[in-house]
Formats: sequence, structure tokens, C-alpha cells
Amino acid sequence: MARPRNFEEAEVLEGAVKLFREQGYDNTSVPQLIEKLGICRQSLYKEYGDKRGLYLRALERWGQREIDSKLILLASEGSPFENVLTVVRGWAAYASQCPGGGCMTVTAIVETRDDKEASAIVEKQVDRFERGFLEALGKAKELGEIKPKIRPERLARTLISACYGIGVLNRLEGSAPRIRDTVSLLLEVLHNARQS
Amino acid sequence: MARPRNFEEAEVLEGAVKLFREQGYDNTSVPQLIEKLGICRQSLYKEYGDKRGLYLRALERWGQREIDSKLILLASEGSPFENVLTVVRGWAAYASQCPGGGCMTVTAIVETRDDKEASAIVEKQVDRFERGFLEALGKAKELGEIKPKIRPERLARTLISACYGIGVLNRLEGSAPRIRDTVSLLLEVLHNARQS
DNA sequence: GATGTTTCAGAATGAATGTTCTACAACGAG
DNA sequence: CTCGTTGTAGAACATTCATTCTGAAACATC
Repeated sequence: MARPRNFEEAEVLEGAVKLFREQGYDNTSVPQLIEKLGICRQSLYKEYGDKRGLYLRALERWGQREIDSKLILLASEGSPFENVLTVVRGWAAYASQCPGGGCMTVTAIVETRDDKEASAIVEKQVDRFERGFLEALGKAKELGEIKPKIRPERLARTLISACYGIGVLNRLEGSAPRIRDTVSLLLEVLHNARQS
Repeated sequence: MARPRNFEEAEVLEGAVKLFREQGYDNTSVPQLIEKLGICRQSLYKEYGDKRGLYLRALERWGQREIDSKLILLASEGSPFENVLTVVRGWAAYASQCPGGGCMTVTAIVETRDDKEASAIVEKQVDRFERGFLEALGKAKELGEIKPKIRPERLARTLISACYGIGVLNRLEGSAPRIRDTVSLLLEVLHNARQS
């Protein structure tokens, strides 16, 4: 009953994630978004309200995708402790594969410190990630995979810190050795926590 | 032989550090700088070239001050290992004292990813910091304060990662427990590395 | 084929940005 | 005092930004 839209919701959001992730919020202009996303001005404003609206949706989508994949790994069958190791290794591998490139969440933490709505989205995702670690470690403890005196909460929180620390340093050229050694030491800590 | 200037170099730079640190580069406007720094437009441009010039100077000053204070602590008399502990504890204490507030270096890493000059300044400071840790840990090893099998490089790199990881998380509300546990675990790792 | 509705494409708008220009003020030297 | 120099104050400028507005285009229905 009307002219068909020329864009696909999913593609637009995906493109927005890409642009905002690579360039940040301020350095991505509306004209640029229009050009790269294949959506016209009017539709963008009709669909998302404004630039910030699109950003928030993109941020949420990025976090959802990023964290979901980790949670699936953490909750998958087999040894929960091994799953934790897999996620940590994977996080590090991702960093080393795209040096300089980056996690949108890290950018958002720094960029949107005064935007409560954006902060809430980020916090939610980080919390989900941490809970994922915590549940896996809790299960590992129940299964006797880690020593009784180890506190899963503390380990989970440290893993989160390490992950986002890696996320920042990955933005800094010449930090590959730092990331490598950090992960190596982290894995050693985990190894020591293991019930042998 | 001319009209005396109405501003003090040091004050201007100090104010610029404060503003850029709190708000970032993009969100700090030239009018705002003029208003808060007590320097007039013309003088700002004459003295620093442009806004970015002032930012680079401010970034350098911040890094200089921040890292210098750590290096002094790390190289001070007494046990080098204890000095490392002091700096780590101090870094964490600073974070917990100003939650949400932040290290200008962390912001710069994220904000200025395409600015080679700014990146160079940041890298230089981070390297200095890491070398400070490394030298202290090296001395500690010579003195037999840490176990022979411990590699100071790896430990130093990990400490850097942890510090800047803390710097990011400090921007995220509700991360105080994460920071606390991370430091606690970090100190435990150091404790285990100690030659008892 | 005409009508109604939704999308599209781009011009128009108004505010904010960084930077430059202009006129005036304050000093030291002659 | 007068002149040359340097700093100040703020107007003026060009650009860019996010956003809104305008008119044509593309479909479904009648």
C-alpha cells in the first residue's frame, strides 16, 4: 500500500555497528551513515529517532552479539573450567588478530560517560559477561575442578578486568607483548586455581 | 616593551589538562577553554597553534606528571619489591577515590586512535611506566626478593595491563568490586612471586 | 488509470564548531 | 609624550553538524 523501503533493518544496524565501532560516536557523521548504510535521511530519523537513537541500538546489538557468543561458550557442555580457558584464549586471539581495531564496548565506556542510557547498556552487557564467567566457575567449583579455597567471584571479576584491559591496550600500538604476557600470566593463575 | 600577558603558562596548561581529562577532546570547545583558562583566543592560537596543539601539550604534561610520580616511587630507596606493591596499591586507591573520574591517558588511547602524534605521546608514557616497573622488578630479582623463575618482563607487562584495565573500568559505574578484587588477586600473584 | 500512502532524494535550516580578523589597550624605549 | 610592539576583547568567517522540510517516486488499492 506504499512505496517499498529500500533498506534492510539488519543491514543498516550492522553497518552502523561497523562505523561507530571503528570511528566512535562523534567522528561518525549522519551524512556518512547515510552514504554507507544505504538508508535515506528521512527513514533514518523515522526509524531511530535521531543519530543517538541509532547509536544506542547499534551499541546494544554489538554487545548482544559479542557477549552472547561468550555465554554460549561458557555454558556449553563439557568442563566449565575448560570453557573459561577457551573464552579467555579466544578473547586474546581476537585482539591479536585485529590489533588497533576494537571492541565497541571499550569505546563506549570512555565516550559516553555522561550518557546514562548508553552507560546502562554497557553495564548490562559487562554484567552479563561477568555472570557468565561466574556461573561457569561456580559450576567448576561444584564439580571439583578448582580448589575449594578459590573464590569464583573474585576470579570472575578479575577476568572481566583483564578482558577490558586487553581491549584498551589493543588500541595502543606496540602492546602485543603486553597482551600476550598478560594472558599467559592469567592462564597461569587459572592453572594454579585448578584442582589437580 | 609591550603589553604584559594576562595569563600564566602553567595555569593554562593545568586548566587544559583538567578540562580535556574530564570531558575529552571533542567535547571540550575552544570557547569553553577560553572561558575557564583565563587566556584570550589570540594568545591561545599564538601560543599553541590550535586546539589540537594545546591538547597535545596538555596530554604530555598529564603523562609526565602522572608517570613521574610513579617512577619516583618505584626507584626510591628501600625494597624495590615493596615499591612495586606501593605503586599498585596507590593506583587502585586513586581509582577508588575518584570513581567515574579518570586517567587522561585512557581517554587518549581510545579517542585519538588516528592521531599519530597523540598516540606517540601516549605510547612513550606507557613505555616509561612499564620500564619503571621492569627496573624495580629486575632489581628485586637481583636482590633475591622474588623467586628466580619469575620473569620480570612478564610481570611488568601484566601490571601495565592491569593498571589501564582498572583505568577503563573505573569509568563504569558499579565496577568498584571488580577493581577491588582485581587488585587483591594481583597482589596475591605478587605475593606468590616473592622469595620468602 | 486515479488515489492514497509511504519512501526517497536532496535542498534548506539553524546552531555550533575552530579559526581568523579588526580595533583597542597596556606597556617599554626613544 | 610618542611610537612600536604585544596582548586583549570580541566581532566576523567559513565550515560542519544534526535535523527538518519539500516535492517527486513507487507501490497497493479502488
